[in-house]
Amino acid sequence: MKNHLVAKILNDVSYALEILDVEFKPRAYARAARSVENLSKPIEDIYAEGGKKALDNIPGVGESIANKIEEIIKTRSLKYRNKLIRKIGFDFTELMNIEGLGPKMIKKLHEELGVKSLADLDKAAKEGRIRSLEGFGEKTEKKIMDNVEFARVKNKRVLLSTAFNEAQEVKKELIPFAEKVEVAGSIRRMKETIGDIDILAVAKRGKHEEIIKKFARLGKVVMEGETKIRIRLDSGLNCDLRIIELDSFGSALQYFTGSKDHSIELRKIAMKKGLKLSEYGLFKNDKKIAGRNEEEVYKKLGMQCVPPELRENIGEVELAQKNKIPELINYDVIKGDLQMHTKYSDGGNSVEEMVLKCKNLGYEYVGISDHAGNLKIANSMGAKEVSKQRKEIQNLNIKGIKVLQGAEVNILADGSLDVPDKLLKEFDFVIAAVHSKFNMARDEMTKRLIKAIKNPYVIILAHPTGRKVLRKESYDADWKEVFKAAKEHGVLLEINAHPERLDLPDSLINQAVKMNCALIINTDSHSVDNLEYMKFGIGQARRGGCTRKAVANALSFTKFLELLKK
DNA sequence: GCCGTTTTCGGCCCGACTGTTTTCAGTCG
Ligand SMILES: Nc1nc2c(ncn2[C@H]2C[C@H](O)[C@@H](COP(=O)(O)OP(=O)(O)OP(=O)(O)O)O2)c(=O)[nH]1
Ligand SMILES: [Mg+2]
Ligand SMILES: [Mg+2]
Ligand SMILES: [Zn+2]
Repeated sequence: MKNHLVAKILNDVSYALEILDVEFKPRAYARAARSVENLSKPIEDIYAEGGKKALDNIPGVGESIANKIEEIIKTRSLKYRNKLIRKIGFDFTELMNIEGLGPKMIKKLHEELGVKSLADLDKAAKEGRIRSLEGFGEKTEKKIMDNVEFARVKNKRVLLSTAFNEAQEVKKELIPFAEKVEVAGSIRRMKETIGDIDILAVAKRGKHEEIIKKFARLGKVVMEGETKIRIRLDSGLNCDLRIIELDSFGSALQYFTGSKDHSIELRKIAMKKGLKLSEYGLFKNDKKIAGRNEEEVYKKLGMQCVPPELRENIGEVELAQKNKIPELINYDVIKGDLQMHTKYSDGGNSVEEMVLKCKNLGYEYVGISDHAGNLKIANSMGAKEVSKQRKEIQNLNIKGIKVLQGAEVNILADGSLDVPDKLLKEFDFVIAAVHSKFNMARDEMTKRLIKAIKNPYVIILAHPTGRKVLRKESYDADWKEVFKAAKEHGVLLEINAHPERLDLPDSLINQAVKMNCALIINTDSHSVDNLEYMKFGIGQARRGGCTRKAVANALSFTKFLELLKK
C-alpha cells in the first residue's frame, strides 16, 4: 500500500512551499496529504480501478495533485519534490519531525547557522549557537535539544484499544472534579489507530485549578496554559486536556472531536451563512446562537448531527445537509458473539467461562468457534475433541443463553477447507478464514476466497482481508467479486472486532454495505476479557455506514438460526 | 492548488500557547 508514501511526499512538498513563502499552496498539499493518509483503501488500487479521475475524486485532490500522485504510484518518487528541495538547497525532511520546529525556523536555522540535518541541529544547540539568532532564545534552544532526542524514540500511533482503555483510566481520575468529561479526538471517532488521547472537560464550580493539577499528576507535563494542558503518560502516549465552560461544551466537543477537515468544512459553511464557528460556539454578529450541545450546532448550520464515527470529511457533510445520514447500528444491539476460542484450541478460558461472560454482556446466544483441522499453530481440534466439546456444550447448565458449536477452519491455497465435509456437517456453523499462504496473485486469491464461499457448510468468511493493524497489510483480492459471491451464497462477511484486526476495515465495510451484503461482528476472543472488544467492531461498522439490519448478530436467536439453514 | 445552492475567480478555520514581542509570528490542536 502506497498511501503513506504518497502522503509523505505531498507533505514534503507542502513544507517546502512553506519554506519558500508560497501562499495557500502549502495548505492545499497538506490537505491532500491528510486525505490520502486517511484512505483505508490502497491508493494504487483506486488508481488502477478508476484512473486519474478516481484520484481527482479524493477530497482536496485536483488535476495537478492527481498527476503528481500518478507519478508517485508509478515511480515511488516525485520530481517536483526533488526540484523544490534543490531550490531550498538541502533536504530538510528529517527536520520536519521535530516537535515545535516548523518551516520558518528550519529556514532560519539553515540560512544563519548552516543547519542541514538532525546532527547539525543537535550540535548547534549544544554549542549554544541557536540562542543568538533573532527570535530564538535559551528556552527554544533547550526545547530543540529535548525534542531532537525525543524524535529518535518518537512514539508512533497505537491501536485503538490501547488508547481507548488508557483514556478511560484518565477520564475516571477526572470525574470527581468535572461537571462533564468526554473523550474526544480520534478515539471518539473510533479510528483504527490513535496518535494521542484528547479529553474535554467542564470543571465543577471552583475546581478549575484542581482538575488541572490532578491531570498534571497523571504524567509528565509537556505544555500548560489556562485552558489547555498536555501530559506524556508513562506509556509514551500524549494526552491533551481542554477545559471549557458548560455553555460551550457542545461546540467544544465538536471542535475537539474533529476530524480537522470535517471541522474546517463546518466552519466554511458557517462563514457562508454569515456565522462564525469555533470551540466557543456558533456566533451571529458576536451573539452566541448555539454551543451547549452538538446537535444544536449542527442544526443551526442547517444539517443533521453527524455521528462522530463518520466525521472524516469524505462526503458526510453533504449527506447531513440532505438529511441522508444512515441510521447507524447502535452499540447496544448486538445479541450474540460468534467467533471465540477456548482451551479446546488456542484460547485461554473454558467453554463455560466464555459463555458466562457472554451472558453477563447480555447476549441471547453465543457461538464457540475453536480452530478445527490441521492448523498446527493454533492447536486445532480433531474429530474426537469436537465430539467431546459438543457433549460439554450440551451439558452446560447456564440458563438464558443459547450456545452453538462452530469451528474456524483454514482455507487452503486451492480454496478447499482444511476439514472434511464429514466433520464440517457436525457443526452448527462453520467459519472459514485464510491463515497461511498470504502471498498470492490477486486473481488466485479471489478464486480461493470465492471457492471457500461456495462451500455449502461455510456461514462466515472471517477476517476477510488478513490485515493486521500497524503490522501487516491485507492480501490482494478483487473484493467486489468476493462480496458478490458472499451475497449470492448467503455467506456473512465478518467485521472482526479484535483491535489488531478490525477486518473488514471501514472502507470495505462501506463497500459491502453499498452492495447490500450481510455482515456479522465478532470479537475473535481468545480470553474472557477479549469479549469486550465488540465495541471496536461496532465502531468500524459505524464508520462504514452500517445499519442494524445489515448485521446478522443483531438479529434475535430465531431469526439468526434461519440464516444458518440457508 | 482546490473549489463552487449566492462564485469557474477569488477566496482559503479559528484560537491557544510559546517566546521575547513591546504588538506578534510561528507552531500546533
Ligand atoms: N479547527 C481545527 N481543529 C483542529 C485542528 N487540528 C486539530 N483539531 C481538532 C480536531 C482534532 O480531532 C482534535 C484533536 O487533535 P489531534 O491532533 O489529537 O487529532 P486527532 O485526535 O483527530 O487524531 P490523532 O489520532 O490524535 O492523530 O483537535 C485544526 O487545524 N483546526
Ligand atoms: Mg488525538
Ligand atoms: Mg491531541
Ligand atoms: Zn482466525
